[in-house]
Amino acid sequence: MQPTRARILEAAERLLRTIGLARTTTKEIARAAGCSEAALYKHFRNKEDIFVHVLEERLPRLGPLLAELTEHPQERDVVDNLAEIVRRAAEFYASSVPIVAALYAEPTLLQRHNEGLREIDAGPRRPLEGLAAYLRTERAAGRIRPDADCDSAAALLIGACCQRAFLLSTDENEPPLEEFAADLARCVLRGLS
Amino acid sequence: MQPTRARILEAAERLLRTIGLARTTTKEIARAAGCSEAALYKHFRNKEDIFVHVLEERLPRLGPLLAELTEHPQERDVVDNLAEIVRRAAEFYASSVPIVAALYAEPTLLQRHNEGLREIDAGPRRPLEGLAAYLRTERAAGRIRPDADCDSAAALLIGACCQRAFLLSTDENEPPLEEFAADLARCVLRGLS
DNA sequence: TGTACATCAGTGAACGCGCGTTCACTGATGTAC
DNA sequence: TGTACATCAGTGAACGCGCGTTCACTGATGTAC
Repeated sequence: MQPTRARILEAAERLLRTIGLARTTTKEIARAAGCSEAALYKHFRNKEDIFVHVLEERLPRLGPLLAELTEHPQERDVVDNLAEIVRRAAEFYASSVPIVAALYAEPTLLQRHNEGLREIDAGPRRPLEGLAAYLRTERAAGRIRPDADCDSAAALLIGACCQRAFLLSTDENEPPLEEFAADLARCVLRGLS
Repeated sequence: MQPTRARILEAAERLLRTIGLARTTTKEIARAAGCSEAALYKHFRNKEDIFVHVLEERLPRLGPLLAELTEHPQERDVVDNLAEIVRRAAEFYASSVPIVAALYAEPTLLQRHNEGLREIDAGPRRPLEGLAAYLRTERAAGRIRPDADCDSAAALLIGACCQRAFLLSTDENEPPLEEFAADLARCVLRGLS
């Protein structure tokens, strides 16, 4: 059996994903974690503190993944690299959006979360910057056109991943991830005209 | 002075935008609308009913705007049409995202909202479909390449608008709307390679 | 080894507060004759 | 025109409930001598 603190965070995250922030009460967290409500306060200062630690410790990070992915760009085609990045970004947003979006119901918590991210250099612009940086190395290597707009391309690709997370959560039947990633990568490389 | 019902909805919307869904209590709504809490229940069945009507009556619609915008596409260059669409879509998301995102804290309300949208044919995929339809008319008119991937291009452009709304709300210093729209339109038309 | 004490994760029960909602009531306006 | 009654938006005060939090306490484990 996991230690109590870990069980509390795991339970809180699960509840945030299922019944939502508003219905995730201390009573529910304690029940799901298999402990008393009073036990929550042995490990966390208050309820908000539990949420802060769920956000800090249990949400995925995209930045490091992108950095690792773009270490040796020349080993594959640009289109394949892009598709892989899109795939990872889409997974990242699909996992984090349902929890982070709910913070808009509680703006002080949202602000605290964003400040926390900024401190560890992982703000909401991080994925954009990571992808743009990758594109610039490809541009410097002459593998994409010399006047390519790397920042706009990053905004297009990452934006589509972010929105896909919202569409998924309303259970619209989205195209499978593989197809989605390959199509976007091809489209942004070729252009429309 | 506006009738009470309208003042209630206006007050509720303002509170949702400022203090957030979680802190928008009946007491606060009544205070902001200049009436008693009991008066809320003369016009709405319960608190949730107030929110449902804010979502129905006070959120902007993008669909009709897009349809109007793309009625006479041939009057301007494709790049100008696209930039204008991006501009409108970005404004739409900037206005609706802060309110709609908060519904993730209350999944039943989110689901009800999405079902309501679907009934009036205005679901979350609507902007995507509208833009893709526009691109297909341009493709049929030979103004973009015959093998252009219209659905992917729409996902890229609309996605970037959607994500921009999130970045704006954390007060990152985003580029001005005009520049954003023009850059994206150009980038998606030219491509990177 | 035995004993006395300290530490600490965890508990059941209670606390006060703020929430959404309802109650009996008021006063203004409309209507029948 | 005056009078009696109906309607209805709106109110102040109260309601019960569920929430987050705290309380005094327990029992297991560690430690000093």
